[in-house]
Amino acid sequence: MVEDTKGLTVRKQEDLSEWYQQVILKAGLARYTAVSGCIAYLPRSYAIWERIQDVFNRMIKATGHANAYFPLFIPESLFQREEEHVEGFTPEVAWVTEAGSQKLRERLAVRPTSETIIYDTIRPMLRSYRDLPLLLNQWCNVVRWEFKHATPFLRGREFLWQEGHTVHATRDEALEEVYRILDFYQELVEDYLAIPVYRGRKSEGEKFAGADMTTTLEAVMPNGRAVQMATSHHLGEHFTRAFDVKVMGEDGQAFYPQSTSWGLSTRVIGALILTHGDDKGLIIPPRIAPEQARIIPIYQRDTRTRVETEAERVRKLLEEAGVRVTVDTRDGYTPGWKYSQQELEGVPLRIEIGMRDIEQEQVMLARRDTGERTSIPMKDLPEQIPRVLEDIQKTLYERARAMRDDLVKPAGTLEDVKTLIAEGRLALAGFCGRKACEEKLKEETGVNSRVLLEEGGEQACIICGGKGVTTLIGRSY
RNA sequence: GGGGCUGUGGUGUAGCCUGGGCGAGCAUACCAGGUUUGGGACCUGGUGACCCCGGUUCAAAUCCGGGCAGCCCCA
Repeated sequence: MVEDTKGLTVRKQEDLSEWYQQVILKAGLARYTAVSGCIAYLPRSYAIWERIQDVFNRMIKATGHANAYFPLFIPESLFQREEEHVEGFTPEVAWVTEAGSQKLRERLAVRPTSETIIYDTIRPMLRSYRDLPLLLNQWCNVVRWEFKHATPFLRGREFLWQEGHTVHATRDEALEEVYRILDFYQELVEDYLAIPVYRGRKSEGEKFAGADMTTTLEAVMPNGRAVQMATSHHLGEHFTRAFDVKVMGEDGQAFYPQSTSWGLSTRVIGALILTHGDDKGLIIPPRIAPEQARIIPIYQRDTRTRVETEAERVRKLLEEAGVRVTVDTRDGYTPGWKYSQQELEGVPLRIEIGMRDIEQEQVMLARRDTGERTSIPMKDLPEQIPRVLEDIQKTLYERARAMRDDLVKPAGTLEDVKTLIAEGRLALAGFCGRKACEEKLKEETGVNSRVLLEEGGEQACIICGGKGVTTLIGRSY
């Protein structure tokens, strides 16, 4: 263990940001580095990211998408091709201006997102409608330099993500893609990460720079701040026009195809920590947990071999049942120590095996979500453990849902919104999504709209009184 | 964009206000040995730190300036 594993010294409810920092360091998720705003993703968080990659890759590959990789650097001339895009991203772009002792002829942007380099590169690949759709995804890092306060995972200068880029013959197909991916994201976030989200679209002021429309999933953290979990954009013809990606149609007429882009980043790991953790540390939902169960052998000197053999037997048994399980074989740590560490690290299930259990052909089971400990017969393990894991998954989601519902309340007027914000909550209120109203909202309340709900009913805008829909409004990360 | 707080071994801290006894204390971690193991055991020995640069001074962890880094609050 690199980091001191002693327990947390604050309660989650008392000081969330101190708690968050301690969990990240003590559970070995990440470390601060010599570069301000850039963290090191250590194995205990990177393994979660790899699980996310597995799940998402399976979804997109099943629907015809393929992974690829484009350069980290983007020549300035390309980067500036799409007007809204440049305007939106320029303030936070890091530039490479020299190589060795030579000044570069043209500055290179370190990608904040890859639309520009991708469209420029794929142009020759798309000649005819027969080349469509093009369905690409890449897993990479991106850099966005401008921010005031870095928060590990949630906000930093460099982060990991996937960015999907697709090109379609028609607007309907592109929109279908936008929502197909949004569905995948929702499944990943709600069913795997056990974090409930609000689904809908971004206002004009908050949408992606260069998009016709941005769809989003927004989660709510215990301190009343929203986190954007994933976005899926309809880019219309913005980029195909800007990069002159033109294809021949069935009718012999050349046209600019429609495109989409969509992304989900390592910030979801931050949301996972904040949503599920408790005073003992992290709790990782079983479906996304790299390690779902940890066996802790309890022995005296003379029974060590016996107990360890049994622990290994149980491990294999569970592995065959599809459980991601490990054994804590370290000697010189007492069982109590190992329990605490397992709890800090958020492994959802602990299995204790000692002589007492072996004699009775059972094991002790401890749930990380409820703290509940029960003994179950050895022979029932392959069937019981997966069931308990699913139950933990469900409990975590329900708990998160209850927390969110407690933090988000309906508001009928601008005054109601102000009151809720002052209480550290978020509001659901009618909003039209226009830029002028967003500015007024920001001015009056200090916060922005997060998402215009897809299934929110029509509701008059609390600013202009015009046509609007139910919208999540509040602070965000 | 504005304001505040903080920086001491791997980690958490004492010391700083009021400069000298600080040759930097404590706890924990780490290493070696012994002992122990059903909720963070114990004994012995050992390794290990004043964020960086400059200034004031006979003397700086301590005071001043700048930088870097982290945290908090407000817009």
